[in-house]
Amino acid sequence: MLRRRFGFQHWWPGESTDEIVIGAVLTQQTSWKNVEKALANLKRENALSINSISRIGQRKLERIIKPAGFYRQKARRLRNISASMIGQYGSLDAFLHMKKTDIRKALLEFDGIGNETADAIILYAADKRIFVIDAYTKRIISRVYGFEKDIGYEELQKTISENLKGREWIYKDFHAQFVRLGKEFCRTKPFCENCPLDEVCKSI
DNA sequence: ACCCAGGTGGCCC
DNA sequence: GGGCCACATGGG
Repeated sequence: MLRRRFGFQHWWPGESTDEIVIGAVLTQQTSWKNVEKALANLKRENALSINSISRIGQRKLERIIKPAGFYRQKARRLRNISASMIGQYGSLDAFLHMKKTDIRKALLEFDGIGNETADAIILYAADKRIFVIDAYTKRIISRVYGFEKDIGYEELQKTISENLKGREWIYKDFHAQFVRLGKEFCRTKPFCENCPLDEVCKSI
């Protein structure tokens, strides 16, 4: 199993790479509380692995992950992703041991995995350095950069990554901080009163 | 009775 | 390349 050396490894509460990948898809536009219920159901059904999901039936999987919302879509996507990982790459482990750029390319070809989910999987499951940009990060960064209009995902990622040079170790911590702070202070608006994020943002 | 959550893909222009 | 929309449950 891949190891993570630095803090916040418990921030993504997966105990296995399978759980992290499955959780990454389930949590799309969904609160983690609901995802936890779905993950608990999977565990109880002995289906919390890419291998099991590649063999489970659509209806059964729908029933199991229902609390996570978008359950028909997510069941279909998880089954396809799992079947492809096993069928084309042999195993999840083999898949995650490829080069970072190859993993990202392969992930983006799956239906149901976009930039953010791909990068979360690369950072937390494959344990390779990449900066994950989610809604919270975008919101906070937009403060620092004076609310730059419509900056694309990969452009924003590149900008941040360049500014992180020499401090790669903070990738996981930084993302976690963004999510925590974003939840607390910047829920809906790019700007808010008395926001204590300025200091944090300056440290980019 | 709203609004939101650790997105993605399809369709339209 | 941007602006909507569907997808669905559970919590505030």
